[in-house]
Amino acid sequence: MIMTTNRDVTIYDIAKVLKISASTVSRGLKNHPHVSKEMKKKILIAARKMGYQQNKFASNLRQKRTNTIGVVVPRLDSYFMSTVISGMEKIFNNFGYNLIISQSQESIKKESNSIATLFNTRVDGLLVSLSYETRNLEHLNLLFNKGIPVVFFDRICDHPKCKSVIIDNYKAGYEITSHMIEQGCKHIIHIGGSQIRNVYADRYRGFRRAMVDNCLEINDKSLMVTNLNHEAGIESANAILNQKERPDGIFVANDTTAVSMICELKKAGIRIPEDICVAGFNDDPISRVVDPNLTTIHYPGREMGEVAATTLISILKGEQSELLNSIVLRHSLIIRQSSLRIK
Amino acid sequence: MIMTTNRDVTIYDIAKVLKISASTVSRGLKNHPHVSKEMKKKILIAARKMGYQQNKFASNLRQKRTNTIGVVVPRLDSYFMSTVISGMEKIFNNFGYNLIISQSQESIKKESNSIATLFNTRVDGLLVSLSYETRNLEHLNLLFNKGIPVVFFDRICDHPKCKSVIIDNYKAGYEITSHMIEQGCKHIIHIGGSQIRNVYADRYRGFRRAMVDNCLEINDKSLMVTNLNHEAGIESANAILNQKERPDGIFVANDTTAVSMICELKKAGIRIPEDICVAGFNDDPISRVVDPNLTTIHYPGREMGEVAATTLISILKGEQSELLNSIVLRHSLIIRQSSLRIK
DNA sequence: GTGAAAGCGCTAACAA
DNA sequence: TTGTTAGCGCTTTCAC
Repeated sequence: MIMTTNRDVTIYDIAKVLKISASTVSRGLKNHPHVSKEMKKKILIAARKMGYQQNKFASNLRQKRTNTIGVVVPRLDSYFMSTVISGMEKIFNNFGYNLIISQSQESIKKESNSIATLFNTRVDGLLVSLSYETRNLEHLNLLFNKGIPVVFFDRICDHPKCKSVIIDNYKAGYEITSHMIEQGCKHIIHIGGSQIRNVYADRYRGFRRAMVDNCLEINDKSLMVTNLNHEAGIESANAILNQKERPDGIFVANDTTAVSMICELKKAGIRIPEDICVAGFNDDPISRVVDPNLTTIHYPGREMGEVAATTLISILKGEQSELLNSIVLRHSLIIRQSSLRIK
Repeated sequence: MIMTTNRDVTIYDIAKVLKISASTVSRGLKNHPHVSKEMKKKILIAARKMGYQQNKFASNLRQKRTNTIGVVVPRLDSYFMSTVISGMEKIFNNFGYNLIISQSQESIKKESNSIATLFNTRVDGLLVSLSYETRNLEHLNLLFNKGIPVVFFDRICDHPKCKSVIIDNYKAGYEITSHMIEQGCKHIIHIGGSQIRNVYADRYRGFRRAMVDNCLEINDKSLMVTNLNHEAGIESANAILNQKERPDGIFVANDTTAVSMICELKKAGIRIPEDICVAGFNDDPISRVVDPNLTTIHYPGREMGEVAATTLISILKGEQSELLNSIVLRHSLIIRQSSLRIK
């Protein structure tokens, strides 16, 4: 085994060996058209033999770009987000970009920090899904001012300089609520997330609209805002169990919470869907496993990641229209046992 | 709003404004002891006011380090891996490191590519969980030769230069199999993953040993090697249904596959655990939702990520003992309905 | 305590 | 087609 703990091989070393200039080596290595074929071959061979590795800092310093993309997400540890990231990684990797990932943990403070750090790292572009707490985009100004492109996905915020990749949460909320109404539900409530965020506000709006369109009552108890985790499902279930007038339908804004809610309700002897219909959102694998299987909205995580990545790349290449504002992916209503009363 | 679309502010700009030298600015910014307090304050204020952002490339180029860590994992889109990454990100973020993540998609070729790319990016260290196909560590030689530390987690490979973070898969496999035997299973089979990988080979070894210790028969049909995804569960279930002599216990090397297998077996009228006991591995959330709840091994993903990250950081700081070889985290057997015959 | 100057490795404008 | 040269922004040694 060769120990090369010493100094890195540079283009100057190669140039010296080949008795040519460093610039020719640089050009040869990048397959520049102004270098003769034989010379290129010589350079490539020498580089390989000498164990040359390009120094990206020097290169980045010169070129003022990094081939690095920053990603800021609320949390990494959900099924949805991991499929999104997986999709992004695949695309960026194909295009020679590196991905730097950070989590806001649903906090605006951490989100600001992450974005500032990524900015300092001189990322070429940014993909962002906003935290629960984020109310405005001031913390993105440093990117906007520098003209660094930002693409939002899923949890977005309208901004003239940004493009977004989303699904139609309003429509999805409308569809799933309508479905529950068709199944005979008259008193449906919605377990939602932070109403600052488009995804949760839109799902709720869709729910409300469906209720109103069907002349069903909604009041201040129709919406429970939670943080949509496992515990929230248990707590909401217990809150509902303690109500005098229990709902006959519950539309939950994600599957995790819907599932833990179903488990808790079942423990208390509630029959799903006979006593209460339940629907979730996301089509996590868990929705196909819970008994009864959970009615939900299929939510294309991997595609969303791929589309967001592709969009950012085309912006970086200058191929993207200024007019494009948002890309809406198709969702679908997945009807399963948890809401099916009419067989 | 100030438009600073132009040139970045450098320490020279600050120096000019303050009528001092760039070196003093550099020192002041880093809180170097040889700079007077008043001067430091002046520099800091000017830097903030002028919107100075350190150029990391220039800095890295000078210092020959990046504050960046590379992570290579087989896939990102599993619950386990996303919790691992989440744990790592948290630790590295606290210590001012960036994370660059890439997926090998279980392929040795992609793994080699990813590692080479990360090497070129001059990562300070690497965290790796090996692909299904990886048989040796030749593709890591370029890192070893340069003295760049590598820490393996979960899917490891023994190497004198590397440290590992794992659980005792052998023991876990032994425990879960023993439990099933206690519950009266006599004819248990194991659905495993690539036997090249420690995690799967060790779980199988544990299984075999438990069988042998209890004088139960094992043969070439006792192990089915699959890729442990959702489909594999369905296929294995059908394979088992077609057997003349069906097992009375199935130990599956992960929860995803165990769960899809349970669903498929149930469809065919098999009662779990009365006809067949099933156990999984990982303690994914899904294991608590499937009916019957899945017996499994709790597998500390987040902690594994945190410990691996902490280990790498201490190596980078030179605080880590050469003698440390591997860190074994505690697992636990979670007994649930899917294997419980004796109530 | 502060400044001058060199150089990290690479690229690109310009010259030849 | 190849070479020369300047400089990206920062750190650090040495001198004062």
